[in-house]
Amino acid sequence: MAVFPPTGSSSLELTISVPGFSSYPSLPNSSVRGLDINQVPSIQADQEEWMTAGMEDEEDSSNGSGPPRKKLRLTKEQSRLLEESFRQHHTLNPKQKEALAMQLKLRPRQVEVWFQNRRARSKLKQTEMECEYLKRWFGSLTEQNRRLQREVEELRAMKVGPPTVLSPHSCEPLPASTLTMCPRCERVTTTTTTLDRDRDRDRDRGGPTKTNISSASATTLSSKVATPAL
DNA sequence: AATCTTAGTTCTTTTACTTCA
DNA sequence: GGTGAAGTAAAAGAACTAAGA
Repeated sequence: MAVFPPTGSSSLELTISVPGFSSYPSLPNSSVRGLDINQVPSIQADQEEWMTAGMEDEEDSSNGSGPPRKKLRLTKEQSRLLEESFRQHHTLNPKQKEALAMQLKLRPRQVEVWFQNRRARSKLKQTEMECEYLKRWFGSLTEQNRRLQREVEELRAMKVGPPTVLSPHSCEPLPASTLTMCPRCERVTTTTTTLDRDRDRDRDRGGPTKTNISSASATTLSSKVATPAL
């Protein structure tokens, strides 16, 4: 039986590379290639100028007819603070946005956009992880299916009486008639009598139904994906 | 109607790589 | 062969837009 990996954590803590790591402020009229990569630019001077430039196009970016939008790169420190804030809450209320913008010397709109993009990146990362997990799960199920088919072939080859199947509930032998092979899809299915069903239902009352299980699996998938250990 | 979020897109900057003198 | 400038494709991410709640 395919088993989900143990649910170690219920929340996804994603590690995204900090975008500010490789970012320097845009230096007007200068080539990046001309810079010594080991030389950290003077934050005070360069960034001040760059920051003001970033703040200046506030009016420009709002109307479509202005000059082409200028793009800024957030500094390491700004990115760090934004990440830190994002860890605490993934959305900001207007007050928080205002305060953070003030602290970072950015426009509230920029903070807002950063959070939007950050949420999107986070979601993308999660989707990728889920995809990876489902791929592994699919592989596991395929392998399991192969094994079971081999088993069926072996049983067929034996051409002996129907196998004795033990009930998972009572460990008692089940009637042979409860195991049938679907002629169309060649899958082994269990067909229990009404009497058996009633007995099992009474015994298992309170247990999860098939539907419950699958819906629970679906809803907790994202948390299970956090530990893909297939 | 205003505000916020998401999804999708545009566009600029950065980086890595290649070519050529 | 080593080196630096120039060109380019791809990646990253800031900013924008439209639609929906």
